Amino acid sequence: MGLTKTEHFTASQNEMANLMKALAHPARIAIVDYLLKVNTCICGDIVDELPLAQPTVSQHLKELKNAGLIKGSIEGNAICYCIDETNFLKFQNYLSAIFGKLKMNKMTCC
Amino acid sequence: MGLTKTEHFTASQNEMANLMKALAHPARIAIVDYLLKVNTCICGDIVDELPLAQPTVSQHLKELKNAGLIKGSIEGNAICYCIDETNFLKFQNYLSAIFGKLKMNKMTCC
DNA sequence: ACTATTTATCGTAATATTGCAATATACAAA
DNA sequence: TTTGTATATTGCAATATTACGATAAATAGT
Repeated sequence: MGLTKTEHFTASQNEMANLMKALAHPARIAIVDYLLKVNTCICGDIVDELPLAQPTVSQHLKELKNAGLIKGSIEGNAICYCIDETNFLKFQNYLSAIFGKLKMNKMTCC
Repeated sequence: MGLTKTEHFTASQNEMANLMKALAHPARIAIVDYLLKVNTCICGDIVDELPLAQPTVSQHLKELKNAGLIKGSIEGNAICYCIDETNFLKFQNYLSAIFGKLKMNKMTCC
């Protein structure tokens, strides 16, 4: 079918899955890596950096932006992208919760 | 095309993307949630817990197992699944690296 | 206005993912 | 051995994702 039954899951389960999906592609991980590396915000350099055509990169950037993991601001006729810290914190919180529970469950696992 | 160009990205970028992909579905997040909640290892109860047919759940479990996020041990004619902490640590390390860099880049963003 | 540059969108082909019925496999109990 | 229970696999239909050429839109510089 290919159609995820989102309505059967909780809002936070769907939200987390969507955040994961946004990073579930090496090109998007590479974009995040690059944005972290160059420190200051860069735009079309990402296209030069990646082994993908410009429309493909544009599409990946759109997905990251929709997920709230990066943000872009208009700078002349270029667009400057950078990491959006806020939503990365949701990953952090999710993992913290997991490790908190794992610590409790210690040695009751099969 | 639908064919990811994995060969153009680094091993760690591909590894991270694959881990993300394993959790990029609400059903698989729900499975992890459930395994964390029940504390002790459970097997086919997951099928009862999720709003999905048994073959579908089996498929999701397989993907989580392939990603190394859960492990299953045979218990009579049932199979007992539980969280595999090791690979969750890779998420943790990835995020720690990101937040480390974000801290450095503070206020140089656009 | 014209041209170049930068980014987004459209359209489309190829491949991947999701979900489930049907079926297979594996073990336990009688 | 037969029957029941638990899980995996197969096969397939529906939908989603990935990639990119062609093109559009928006701005800068001349």
